[in-house]
Amino acid sequence: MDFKSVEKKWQDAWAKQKAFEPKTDASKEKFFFTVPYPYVSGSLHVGHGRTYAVGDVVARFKRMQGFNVLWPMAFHITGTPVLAVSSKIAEGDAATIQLHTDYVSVYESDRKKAESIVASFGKDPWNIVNYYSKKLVHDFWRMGFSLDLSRQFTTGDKEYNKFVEWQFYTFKEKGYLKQAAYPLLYCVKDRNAVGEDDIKDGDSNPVDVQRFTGFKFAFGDAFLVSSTLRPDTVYGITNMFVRPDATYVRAEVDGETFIVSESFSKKLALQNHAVNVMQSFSGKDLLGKTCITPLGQTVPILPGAFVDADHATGLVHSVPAHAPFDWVALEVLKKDDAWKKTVEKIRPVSVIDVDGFSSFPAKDLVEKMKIANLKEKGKLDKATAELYKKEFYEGRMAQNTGRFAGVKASEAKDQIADWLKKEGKALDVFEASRPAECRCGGQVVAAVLSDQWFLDYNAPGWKEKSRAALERLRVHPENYKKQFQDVFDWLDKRPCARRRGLGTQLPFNNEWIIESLSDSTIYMAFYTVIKKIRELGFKPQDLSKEFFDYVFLGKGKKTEAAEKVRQEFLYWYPNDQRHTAIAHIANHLSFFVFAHTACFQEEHWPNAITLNELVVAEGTKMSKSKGNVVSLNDIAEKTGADLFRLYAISTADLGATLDFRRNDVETLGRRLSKLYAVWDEFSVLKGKPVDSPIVRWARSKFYRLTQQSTQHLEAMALRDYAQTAFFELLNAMEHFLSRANEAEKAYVASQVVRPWISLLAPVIPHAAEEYWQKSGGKGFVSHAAWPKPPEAWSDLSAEAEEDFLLNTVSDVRTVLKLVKKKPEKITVIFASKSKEKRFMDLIGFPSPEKIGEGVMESYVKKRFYELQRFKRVDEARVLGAAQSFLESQFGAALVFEEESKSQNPRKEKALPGKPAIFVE
RNA sequence: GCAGGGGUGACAGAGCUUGGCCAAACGUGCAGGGCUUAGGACCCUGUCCCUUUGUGGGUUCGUGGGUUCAAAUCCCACCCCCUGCACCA
Repeated sequence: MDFKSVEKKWQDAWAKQKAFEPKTDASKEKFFFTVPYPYVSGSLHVGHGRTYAVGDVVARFKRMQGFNVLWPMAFHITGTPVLAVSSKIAEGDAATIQLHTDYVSVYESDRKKAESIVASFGKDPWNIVNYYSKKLVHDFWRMGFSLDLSRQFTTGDKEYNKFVEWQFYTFKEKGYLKQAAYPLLYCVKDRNAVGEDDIKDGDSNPVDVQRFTGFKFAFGDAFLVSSTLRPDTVYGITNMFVRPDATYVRAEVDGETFIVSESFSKKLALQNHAVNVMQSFSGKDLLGKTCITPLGQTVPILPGAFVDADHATGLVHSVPAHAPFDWVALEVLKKDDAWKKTVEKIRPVSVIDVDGFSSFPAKDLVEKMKIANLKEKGKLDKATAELYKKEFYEGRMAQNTGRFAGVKASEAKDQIADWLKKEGKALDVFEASRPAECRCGGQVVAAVLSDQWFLDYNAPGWKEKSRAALERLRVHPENYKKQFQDVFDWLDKRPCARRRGLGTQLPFNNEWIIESLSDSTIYMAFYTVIKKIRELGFKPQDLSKEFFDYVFLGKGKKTEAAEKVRQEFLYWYPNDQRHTAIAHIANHLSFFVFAHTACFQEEHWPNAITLNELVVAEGTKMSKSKGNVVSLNDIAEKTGADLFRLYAISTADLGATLDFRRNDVETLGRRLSKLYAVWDEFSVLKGKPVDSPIVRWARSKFYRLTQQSTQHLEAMALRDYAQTAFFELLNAMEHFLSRANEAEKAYVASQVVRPWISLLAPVIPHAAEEYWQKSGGKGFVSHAAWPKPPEAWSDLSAEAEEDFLLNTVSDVRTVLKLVKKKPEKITVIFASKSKEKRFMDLIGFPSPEKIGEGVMESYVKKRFYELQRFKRVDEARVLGAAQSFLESQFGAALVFEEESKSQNPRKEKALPGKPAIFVE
């Protein structure tokens, strides 16, 4: 079968007949299913393929079960990625241009045309959106996904903006939306917040904002501001270090006078402080003077060559007992005649007790690691990190720390910082965790936005409601429900708007764009109404808050048109099942639940979330840098949709990583061809009713496997479904073919072929349509009823008889292997009636321990539980009927005897279900 | 550190929720046989160890303990691995 033309044929037919565009229909039970829309900044890959393939199996199954299934799609464009691609292309960034020329070339054979399309991306980001969104639809359709394409939109559409505005008005009304100061990374050139993508090497060497505590040391009418990550050591300060060759400034900061490094004065101005630099001077000028610690002690100011003036405030206070750098710095100064006298007076103060160290852990480590001077920065960093970790998690505050004595260092750290801040003796200062540069070339620093918008997940009532929603939400695989609960507990304030990017402006503060995870939490509701909104000719400006209030909540003014839209919503909502990757639990899916409880009435909260793991290729994680990303288009082209889908569904459980291996795909492809070969044969056979053991067996097997497949699908055990419906059923039918005569084949084929095709239609829809048509099915199999073979087909004795036959075959093989000779005659001896009776008595015992001693007894004892399912069969009749089949299997004559009449020396071995076998 | 997930045969990966039918599914790989001019494909058989005109025995499911007539499955401790930790789609 040529998969490409067959797949294309049915995709075209589905499209032409709008096969998956449901209408509201009160007589039919609806099933509203969603998978998150893809982000439109490039091409789709196997990961999307897997998630959507899983989704499609669900959608198709439900549809065939008779549900009115709505499974729509749309496009996510919010945020900076699309903008970034556009601006990089505009700037002539070669790598980006190359990447997108490659993507576009997949669809455009004309190189010139591809290049001009990419060039257009640089002119307007919407060109990217418009181009790729069409291609994404194309790629999805090529995979046979039964999507409703008539409800497409992007998150940048005017109508969508109005919808998100409604959502944020609602958040605000409920008090979930707040403004507060917030530290973040910032580019001084762009004058904008930056994310990982905007920073050079931001993905390989991530940067984050570190919060330091700035201690104010009184110095005349000013304050020297030192910075520390360990405010808990405040009691151990012995001196201040400045860098002699660095430039420091006196500056007015919020009405006080600070002395900090020149570079920090600029950063501080970005941290929500009013900074006015008065004068600058050299670090040398401070040396030899004294300052007063936040706790009121007068300490000397010493030279510290190790101090980095470009890091934080550029001033470091010294805690020699607990900081290896400080310890070594003082040791070095002791050898300097200019400072010897001052330094020798300094007594380290121990303020944290920790097991395994002396009073001066810094000294212990410096000696242990043999650190002689400040040049051994690597060792010092290591010692600092080790000590910090040890003290933070295991240390307790010493007796000399006043009311903090005995408190864990990890807790004292924040308590002391809060206390000093409250007393006006300290302040928060922020710094990037490493020196970083923006892609634009500007320096990346820590800044504080004074008016960042947040969603406060701890706002009164919200979490409780959301926990209630989670409680009744079905999660599959089930064990992830726990993870949701934990995420819900942990969620706190989360920024929800940025200063730039595509998307929706905050309606009451239009300098802000609603951030991309925050504008996609309730859009499933938008799918239900957008079609009607367009149909009725609503303009964006008509879609006011009042309008949506009525549509979604039935609140406020009713108009005829709004009522029509509301009816759509009421029919389709809630979202019956949302399926996506496990990685989204901690963000999107949790926000999805929270946003629903905030915006909708309880009956419209979601019903189920299902999840799948990610995809790797040939055992390795896919990434652009490795160049091993398998694109979805490539799969449609080279592998074929049906084969990929079967592979994705049958190879890994939803909770397991799917490894996309070309070799395995090929192997599966050969098995799939075998199925097609059998269908080719079956779909044209017409037969009259025949009754025979193997016909009964085949029907019973078909009945049972169909039933099991259905159960697996209902339980979202998709892999088990594929295993049963594809592998096991095909194996069973192959066995049947090896045992049946022409009349039996024709009869079973005609009975089984269409149910069989429809059973597999959810995974391999194109081939299923093809064979459905070939076998005389009406309409699309996609719309056919789910197969339900008559219960009368179930025939456990027929199955037991065939099992017995196969077990006997296997036993004969064992014997043949042992005797190692070509058999001429095989004698099969059936157990006597009296033996059989005793056997049945034994397996009827209440428990195996009660069974006594003996050959048969120990046999029964050993497999007592297995034998509970033992079904007596007429062994002589079953094997007798299959005599020619068996003889052809073994290439030997077969003789049957009954134990009581047999002279054979091995007759004693005969047991019910296990005839004795003698080979000669 | 906090939170979540996981450690099973050459590989990959079920089973563990509801302990016995588990030497442990399906599949790869490997070996032997058939088919074939040959290779591929296809079919059959085997694939922890020992033993055998038989369906028997032994040792296994990260490590070490425990509960039980019985544990890959339940409990405890330990070791190791992966993921997430917030403005990022």
